[in-house]
Amino acid sequence: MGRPTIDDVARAAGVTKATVSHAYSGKRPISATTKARIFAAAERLDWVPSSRARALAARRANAVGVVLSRDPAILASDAFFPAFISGVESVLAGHEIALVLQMVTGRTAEERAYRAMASGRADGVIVLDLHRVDWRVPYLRDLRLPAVLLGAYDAENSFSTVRTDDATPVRELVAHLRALGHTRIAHVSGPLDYVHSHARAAAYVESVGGDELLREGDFTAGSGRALTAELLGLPDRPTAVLYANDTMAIAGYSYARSRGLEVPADLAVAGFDDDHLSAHLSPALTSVSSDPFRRGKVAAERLLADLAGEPAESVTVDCTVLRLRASTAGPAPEAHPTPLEEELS
Amino acid sequence: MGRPTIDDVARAAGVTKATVSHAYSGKRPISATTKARIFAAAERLDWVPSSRARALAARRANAVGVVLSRDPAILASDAFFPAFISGVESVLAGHEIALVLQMVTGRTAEERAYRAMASGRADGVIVLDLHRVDWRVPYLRDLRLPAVLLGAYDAENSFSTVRTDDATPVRELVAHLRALGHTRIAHVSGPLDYVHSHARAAAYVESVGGDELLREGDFTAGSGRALTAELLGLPDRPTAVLYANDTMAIAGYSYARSRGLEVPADLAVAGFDDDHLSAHLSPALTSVSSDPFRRGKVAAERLLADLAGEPAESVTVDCTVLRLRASTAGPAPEAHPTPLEEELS
DNA sequence: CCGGTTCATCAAACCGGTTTTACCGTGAAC
DNA sequence: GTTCACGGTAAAACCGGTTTGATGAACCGG
Repeated sequence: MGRPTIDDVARAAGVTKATVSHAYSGKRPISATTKARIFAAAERLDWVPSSRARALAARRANAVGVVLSRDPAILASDAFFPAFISGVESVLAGHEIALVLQMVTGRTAEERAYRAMASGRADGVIVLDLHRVDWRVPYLRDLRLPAVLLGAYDAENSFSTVRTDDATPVRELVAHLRALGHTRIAHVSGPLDYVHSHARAAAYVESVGGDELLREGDFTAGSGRALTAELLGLPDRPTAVLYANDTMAIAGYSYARSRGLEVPADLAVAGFDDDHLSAHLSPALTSVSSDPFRRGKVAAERLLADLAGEPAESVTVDCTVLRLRASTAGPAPEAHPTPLEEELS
Repeated sequence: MGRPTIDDVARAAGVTKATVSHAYSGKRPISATTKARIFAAAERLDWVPSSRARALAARRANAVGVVLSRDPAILASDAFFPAFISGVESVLAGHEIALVLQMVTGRTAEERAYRAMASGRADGVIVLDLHRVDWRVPYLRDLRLPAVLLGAYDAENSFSTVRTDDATPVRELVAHLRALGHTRIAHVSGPLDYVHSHARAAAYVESVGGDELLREGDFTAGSGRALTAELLGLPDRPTAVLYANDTMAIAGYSYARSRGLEVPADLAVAGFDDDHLSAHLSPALTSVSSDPFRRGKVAAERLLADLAGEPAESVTVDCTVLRLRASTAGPAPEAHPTPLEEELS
């Protein structure tokens, strides 16, 4: 025998299923005595309404979706994602709304995933890792799938957006390093077609007045290492490097040390995202904590508001905190330190 | 106008919706010409079958669930979870099956979450963080919800299980430390009611021949720090500590260093789970990598097999690799080193 | 040439809820 | 004393698919 249905409950309570439905939804008044009978019957039968049937009839899945197109390998070393999801869930939990997650690789798979969401798996989605020109924005519009975009999206669009000010912490970081005497400050960015990478890089370029020491990485330890090697090989090498995430920063400073440089004495290093281990490294890594939990929370709240019919809105979450730690402490090294080549050869 | 339905497609192709359904499912033969007409019509109308209706009619959600009862704060610093989920998704993606995630705190919320899954949100679930006596096992049985348990569960049960051998790496680690001359080897475990924590602790106790230096932590940095302090305060303090995860290990070794101890010269330290940053610390942290991606993959495959009607089965994933790094290198310090108190006072 | 298959399709039932419409009884209003 | 409003419940339509039973046409051996 399968699970009890609403009909079983109705029969047990001596009413029709419409009455049972109304007793729970409250969309029609039901007398207290009938209600009590119904609830008692439901309790006795251990009835749980079928979320499938409910979804079909009510035309809502009571679920929101997240489609991740990151490479699993990157995801695994990502400080942002779990905390972000926690934030999202912290809001959804209270509304009996589920989170549907889909990880994909490749544009076709991603399109398929969004169509699946639109086909009724989810009532709306949260879009991460926005590109500066993102095909998903028009695509989701065409699908008529409610969405909240994470990150400022300049092009015209009608979606709610949750922005974060990535520029200010970068500027502060540059100012901090300047104050310590650094003049050659480099930046290893994330892929520049991401809005957040681009925003950070743009703030950096604006702060230091040029892109001579800007290198485009891809958030992996490998790229952090390679680009650090490249920067340190320059004739007039930087004395400080800002990385777009902690993974690259740590790979970079690991490399620098393997080349005999001291951090921060010979090279100041700062990361981004404040991985939970960063404070425990030695020297502890200066980083920018961006409270992904809170951003997830706000994004979820915003999406629920959209779904409730409120007009789309762009909210800015002020959540970045500069964590100045030992990796950027102390004065800058001499302007022209011993060329690295000598140590290496 | 809403999205097109199967009826629209049927009308456009001049057949009934049953024919459309059969054309796609193949459960009844449909002539090639009719099929072509149907597919063309569907294409033209841009029809995507409603997953809600499909779920109701076919009595399956095409989704599997994961209910996480971890505290968000712990999740955020958890190396295991994202990689595990990636592994799960790597299997699901190919089957058009979604993952529904629910994070809860508290027993009631967790029960509610599982009932929601059983009510049709998911066809089966993967159960993480198994307790030695876990209420979820009988609960899920009562709900008749297919499940795969992650971790050996001794009590009788009819669920598929994905086991990992946690004992061997612990034994190897102890042997390694012994070989280096360590005789006072401590262990900071996870909560001992978890099967994996308990398995590790049991292997430790068996290897060292006692639980004098066993301390029960809770996987947080705070407990790692506190228990390390306690251990180092012992009259005959340990010269090596095994932690049940990297977070505690790093917190512990951070603390030891703040007390003037060198790692590994004065204290050897090993972790568990091999966080992606552990290799980059200095000294790099010895840890046990347990390939969560692969375990996720196997768990998902096992669950799909269960759902396909195959009999439940217990599989063991051999995936632990000992990563010996600098934090356990070199000979053990003197048997009775300078008491810590002198340095501290 | 006929009864029995097989193939292709249609019509209808079904999945388990929600929502709309209709109906009945009762108390208030006139 | 009829009328009207309204609270409470039943009946039925609906959501958009899947699945089953029935039907007609083509096929086939005897």
